Amino acid sequence: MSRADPAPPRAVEPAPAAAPLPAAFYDRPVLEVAPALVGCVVRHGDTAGVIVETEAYHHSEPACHAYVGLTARTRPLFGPAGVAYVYRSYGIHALLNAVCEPEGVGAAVLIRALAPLDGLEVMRARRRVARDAELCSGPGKLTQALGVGLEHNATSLVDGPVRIEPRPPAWAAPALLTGPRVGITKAADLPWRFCAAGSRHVSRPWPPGLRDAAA
DNA sequence: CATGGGATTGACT
DNA sequence: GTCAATCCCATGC
Repeated sequence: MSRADPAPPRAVEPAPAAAPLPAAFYDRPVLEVAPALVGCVVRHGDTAGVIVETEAYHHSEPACHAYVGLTARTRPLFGPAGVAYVYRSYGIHALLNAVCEPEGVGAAVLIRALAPLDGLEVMRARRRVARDAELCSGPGKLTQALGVGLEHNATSLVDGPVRIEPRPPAWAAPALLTGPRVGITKAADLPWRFCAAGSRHVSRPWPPGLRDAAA
């Protein structure tokens, strides 16, 4: 083509994928990693979203799958940090976790909700919901929207197909709310859930009294 | 080998 | 507010 030709139209602007978080980010206490992941970006293919809700799990408490010890199922949880732990919930949904802490410690952060960032049209095609706020507002919803499945279990979040990137500038210091984890019966009192204050994309609203910190 | 529960969601009353 | 769908796997006989 000649120089006078207009640039060919691009179907999709290339995703400005940042360098992913290093494994060392995850290799520390899970209660530090869980709030630190809020505002970071989960990316898979053309789709990406900003994490607005997380929960911490640790093998010392019975709500964690690793509580039962090292089994074929829980092996990734006890492995090195920076790896995905994806499992099926209620026979239907795939839930995405980021394995934390040194090898031998069974700990992970459950990614519970995202604010959609890139690939909105792909997400809408996968989710078929009325409003964009429902695309990723739950742990099973976001994996469906991003195309994350059980095949991603035990893959690297640093150089695998599903990656997590540092907080973009707009999310440099998100206001956080803390509360009890959702949907569990054991160790339900631990306040190990972390949300971006005021986000419309969280999986469940906060009880009255915690809303005043909303940004 | 049979059983039961689960870090959920969507449809329905 | 209630409830079914659906499957992996830990546990127990």
